Amino acid sequence: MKKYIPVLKRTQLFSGVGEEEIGAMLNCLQAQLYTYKKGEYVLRQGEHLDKILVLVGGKLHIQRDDYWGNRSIISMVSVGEMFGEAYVAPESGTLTNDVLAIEDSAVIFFDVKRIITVCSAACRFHSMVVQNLFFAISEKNRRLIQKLGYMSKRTTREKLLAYLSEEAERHNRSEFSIPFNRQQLADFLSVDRSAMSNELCKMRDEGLITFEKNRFELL
Amino acid sequence: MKKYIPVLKRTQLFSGVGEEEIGAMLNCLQAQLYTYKKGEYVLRQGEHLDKILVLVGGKLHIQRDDYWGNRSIISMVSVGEMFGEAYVAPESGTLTNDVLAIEDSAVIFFDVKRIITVCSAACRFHSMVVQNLFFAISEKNRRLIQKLGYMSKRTTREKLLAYLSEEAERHNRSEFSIPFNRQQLADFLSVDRSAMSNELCKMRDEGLITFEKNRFELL
DNA sequence: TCGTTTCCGTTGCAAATACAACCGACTTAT
DNA sequence: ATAAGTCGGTTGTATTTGCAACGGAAACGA
Repeated sequence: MKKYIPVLKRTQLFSGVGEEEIGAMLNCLQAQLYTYKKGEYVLRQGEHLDKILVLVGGKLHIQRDDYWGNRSIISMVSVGEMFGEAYVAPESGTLTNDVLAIEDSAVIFFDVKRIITVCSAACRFHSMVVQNLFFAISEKNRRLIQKLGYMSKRTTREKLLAYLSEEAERHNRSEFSIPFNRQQLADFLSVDRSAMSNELCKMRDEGLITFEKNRFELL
Repeated sequence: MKKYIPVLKRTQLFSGVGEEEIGAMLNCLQAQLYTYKKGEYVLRQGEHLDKILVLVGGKLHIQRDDYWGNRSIISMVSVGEMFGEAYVAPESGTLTNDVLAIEDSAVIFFDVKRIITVCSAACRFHSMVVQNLFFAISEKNRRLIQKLGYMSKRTTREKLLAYLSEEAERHNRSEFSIPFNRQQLADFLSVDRSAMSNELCKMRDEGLITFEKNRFELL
């Protein structure tokens, strides 16, 4: 476990905590290390989860098979990322996704109750971890709400306007760059790339926006 | 403030905490009560928020005006509900929504840092509140991810199948009731009601599902 | 410099969608 | 009992979308 402390130090969860403190905390938090061969499952649909997980080596897929057996890949987990934190509430029921190691991987499990039940003065940085965890989930929450705001629009044009409008606001100016190319933006908004490209050009011709590459301006 | 303690007792945040303890905690958490007349703003776009809010009287709308001035109502807040918890992370920037009182309303503000920085033994139930808050956000997170899963499907049929499939799984059987009528389900999935109704019937005719009112069965 | 790849705009077409309108079955209020 | 309202299914049409395919511009590497 110790060899992963440098990895943990760079994670959001342990941001601001030194390597020595992390080492001490691993005991206090009853962290458990598990390793998986490529192709093995880290978590399975139907299991119950009350741990928060951090990937410290390898790569994972979060995927789902529906009632009729159609598989879809929800997201990828890379080293240093935290996952499982959305499923630890007692009322959240069992997992609806599989988590699969697509490379040989190493995962550290943290007991949630241990984290949020602050212990004695023994680990001074514990409250920092509580804050990190809390802010991380809060921020994730905000991003999800924001994205739902775009996606709940019916047409491609409305989705684009919702997204671009918020980006402009976030940058505090009507001209800004976005972190996507066309295909990525289309995937993000769950629309077809060519249809979206088409719509962008129409909006430009109508004088709503201008753009060049990933740089946009609202008029 | 004291007169709202019975309301707070029934909230998710203070679940499991007695009225006396809540009273004691209000000081410890530096809770602040604000009241608003109908039509007044509780929060405005562009403000920064580092408090968690609980509505203890009245009714609020969370709404947004985009770059071109088009207003849309994101959601409604009813008495006892908590809001703002998605915006308190330091990196979350300023609010992109307005919060408007649509009735005369009362809101209690709680300082986040005060909540998650557990104080001395003075308030024994503090850690219970931390847990409640944590699980509430975690659960909200899960719901958002789940909904995004439905909404990211391209066609009405796929959205329906994704939703129904997960409901069946959640109930652990292929027959189950849903908490929506047709219009509500359409709104939830962001599709047109009549188109959805049409698609449901097609799916029934194709032998994928059967249903009656809000009771469905997957075949 | 040439070939390859990536990115993005464009087009045509089939499929899916939103929207409006209408109908019948049921429920609720008066 | 009648009227009004709600709910869900159906239909027709104009619009929007996804999809496949193509082509030009730019970036890249050999």
